[in-house]
Amino acid sequence: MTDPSDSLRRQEILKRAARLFRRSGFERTTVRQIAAALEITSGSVFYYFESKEELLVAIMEDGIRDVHAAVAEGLAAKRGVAEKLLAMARCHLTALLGSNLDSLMVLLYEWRSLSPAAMKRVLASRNRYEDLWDRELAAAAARGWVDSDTVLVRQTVLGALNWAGQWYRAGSRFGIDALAHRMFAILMPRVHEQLDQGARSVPTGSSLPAALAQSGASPPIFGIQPTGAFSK
Amino acid sequence: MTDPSDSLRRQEILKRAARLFRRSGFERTTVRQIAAALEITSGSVFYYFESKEELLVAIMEDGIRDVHAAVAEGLAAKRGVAEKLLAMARCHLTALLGSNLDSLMVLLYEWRSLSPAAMKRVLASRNRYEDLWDRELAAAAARGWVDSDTVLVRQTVLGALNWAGQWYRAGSRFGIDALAHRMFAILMPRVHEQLDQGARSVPTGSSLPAALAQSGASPPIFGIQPTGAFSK
DNA sequence: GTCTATATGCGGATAGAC
DNA sequence: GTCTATCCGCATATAGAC
Repeated sequence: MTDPSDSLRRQEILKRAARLFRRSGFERTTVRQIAAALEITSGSVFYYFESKEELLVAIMEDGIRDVHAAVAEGLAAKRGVAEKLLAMARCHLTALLGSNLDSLMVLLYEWRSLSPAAMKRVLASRNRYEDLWDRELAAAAARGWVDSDTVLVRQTVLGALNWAGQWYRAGSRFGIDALAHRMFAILMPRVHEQLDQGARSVPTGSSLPAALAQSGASPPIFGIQPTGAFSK
Repeated sequence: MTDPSDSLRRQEILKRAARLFRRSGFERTTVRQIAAALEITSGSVFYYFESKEELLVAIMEDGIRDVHAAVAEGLAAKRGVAEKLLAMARCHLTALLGSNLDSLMVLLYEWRSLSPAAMKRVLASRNRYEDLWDRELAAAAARGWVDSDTVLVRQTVLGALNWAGQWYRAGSRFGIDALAHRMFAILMPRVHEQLDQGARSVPTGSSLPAALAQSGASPPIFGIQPTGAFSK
């Protein structure tokens, strides 16, 4: 097999695979299902990817590259530490909950299916991404705006943000930017106070309970979804 | 098959299955592996459980029952709203990170493998548990101690707590109680201020970075673990 | 490039001996 | 209760026609 890395078909396969992997998990999803969703046969999938695992690795590497790029860009566009941290939270959440939701959720929850070699590569990318956060959080801690245990702060903040992937659903009248701002105010109130007046006001949007009542769903503490993909 | 629900052997199987499900995922784990870990054969497992899925359901129901009981107990032992919320966070984290870590992680991350009927039962239990939180958070919101969007607060707080299951490892010199207190102070600072002096001081324990440096691990933003269970 | 057909192995579950 | 042996279906991956 050649490696037409940017073939259009290859991208279609990746996108569809990511959606199915998120819905049903890597193991439960079969190559036949991915192929059927694109109205091709499983043999064709193996023309583009040597193995099912290569699909998973490609999805994860795309995902982590996208979130890193988005956050680095948001970071570069701001000056102050507080503004930078807000931008990072907003960009992280946008990357996670936006058009890359499938890939990012696969990255977050399917890493056990990686081979050791692939795991090593993804870990290296992850560590580079964490460094972005640690640098800004250290600056905030030096000013007394967050707990001095910056690793704990990073885990707490990003844990809460990542968890949003479990319950946030697009189309709610509560937009991602408004959500990011509001979570930021909850998670780093002292940093939030440092923002200048204009930036501090929370973007408008109906309250979350109203938006969710509209959609009829109840956001979970545990990851269980009322309308998940079932086994059969 | 009879249903010796509280047979000792049955408990052993559940415990071992939970460990393997957490490490490798429900799908990757085979009944033969579970049996081999207990030095029995797969046929014996099917004497205690009708199917592999029944194993999963039992693990999850045990898990959610345990965390609910722990939090309800912590709640009942306290008077003030602030004290109740701190106790809830501590009990939730203790249930998650303590001896039930395997079961709770399976509950959090393997729900896609549930059949619709089983999902319905687990969802009902989950909703009852969420009610415990919503009641106390509403009381805190009424006093202006947390954002008025109590659903968002619940998702944020419990997301951060649940995420700790991804990175916290027992044996760190940073105990669970100290961790709970510190995360509580980060996540609900206004509530934390309401605690009386004695309760407000954070329990001692070396800082998290030190404890982690000791263990040589770096806590992840994404769930990927340096020392996870690999495919083979 | 996409297809059909198939090799190959594995996993859940069952039957029945002990 | 635990075992051995086995059925059955399915999934990854390959070979080779078109």
